[in-house]
Amino acid sequence: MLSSGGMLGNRYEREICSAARSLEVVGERWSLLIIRDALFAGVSRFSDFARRLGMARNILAARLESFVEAGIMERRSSDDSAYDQYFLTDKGRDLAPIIVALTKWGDKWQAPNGPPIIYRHVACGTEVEQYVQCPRCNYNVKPDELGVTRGPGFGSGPLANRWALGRH
Amino acid sequence: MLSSGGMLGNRYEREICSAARSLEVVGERWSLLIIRDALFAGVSRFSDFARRLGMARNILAARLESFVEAGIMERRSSDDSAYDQYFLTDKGRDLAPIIVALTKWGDKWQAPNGPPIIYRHVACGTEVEQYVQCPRCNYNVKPDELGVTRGPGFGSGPLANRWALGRH
DNA sequence: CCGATTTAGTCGCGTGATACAACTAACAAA
DNA sequence: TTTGTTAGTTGTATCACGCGACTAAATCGG
Repeated sequence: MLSSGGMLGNRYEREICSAARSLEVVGERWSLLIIRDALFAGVSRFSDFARRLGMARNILAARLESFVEAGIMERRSSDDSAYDQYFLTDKGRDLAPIIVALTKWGDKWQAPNGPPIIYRHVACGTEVEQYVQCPRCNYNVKPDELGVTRGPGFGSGPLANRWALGRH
Repeated sequence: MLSSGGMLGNRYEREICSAARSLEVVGERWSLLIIRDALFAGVSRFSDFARRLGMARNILAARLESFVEAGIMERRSSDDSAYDQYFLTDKGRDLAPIIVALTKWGDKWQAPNGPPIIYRHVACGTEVEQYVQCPRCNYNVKPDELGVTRGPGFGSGPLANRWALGRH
């Protein structure tokens, strides 16, 4: 039973990749929608999440517990109620660009009637944009202008030669 | 059997949200890692995906088929081989910002030894950044400076009043 | 040309993840 | 005090996934 080779659940143990690390935290079903509601609809209580999302309550309980354990939410008791509430931490709020990126792609490719929800800069009300930028060229990099190299966290284990990339 | 109420599989039918639409296409286990390998490691063949990711071959076959059906990949026969290859379409390549966003979050919060993989502007080799921007203020918007309003695709069905938001 | 290996899957089975309904205990409202 | 709400937990059914075995065609080595 000392497996560690199993590919089950939410882990991607072979992957040397921060995207995989992120998906281990927020890649399961419902996870990013819970965080979306916390970030942009101000939802913080168990039954509000359950009602808005229409999801199973046991699964919601499991997700929220894993979020607290991962440090992207914290469970606090509010002043005016005996019931606890779930609030995003800084680490959790930092997931916003992921939700924006998912939304922008869905708006562009899966929304025939136009965007259902528009993300705006609260200070001025303008619709926001999202870019991958090259700070040197001051240029918005398109998908096929992106490449990869190894970084310091790459290591040198047996899995490290699966990426065919230079060191720049 | 005309259910339509079931919350199973990869659908989020109640959600009026482009992020949910995107997750219906690429939200299942392995999906975004397959696309990452296609985008940044140049993988295009069935067994190469399976080998690199260490995932079950029947699941991989199901994912690739759904990608072709969704229009984010196309299956083509190459000149020099009798085996087909899977290539991303423009729609599929446009998923790059999602992978970059996941990577940046993982780099910041889940990579104690530093980023394992660095995304660069191929033309100059500089590491790219990703921002949510307000084009009016010329300002990089932080997560808690983001708000939402309804867009033209919001509709007015019975689910449309679950968002507490103005029309700007 | 022929045997060995690789490719691109499919099939069947077991297990884990999810959905759903029912139940509970504490709290709140009337 | 009765009624309803909240925040779960538990049990069961179903679905998704992991895994090994199998296959047919293609390719490689000699």
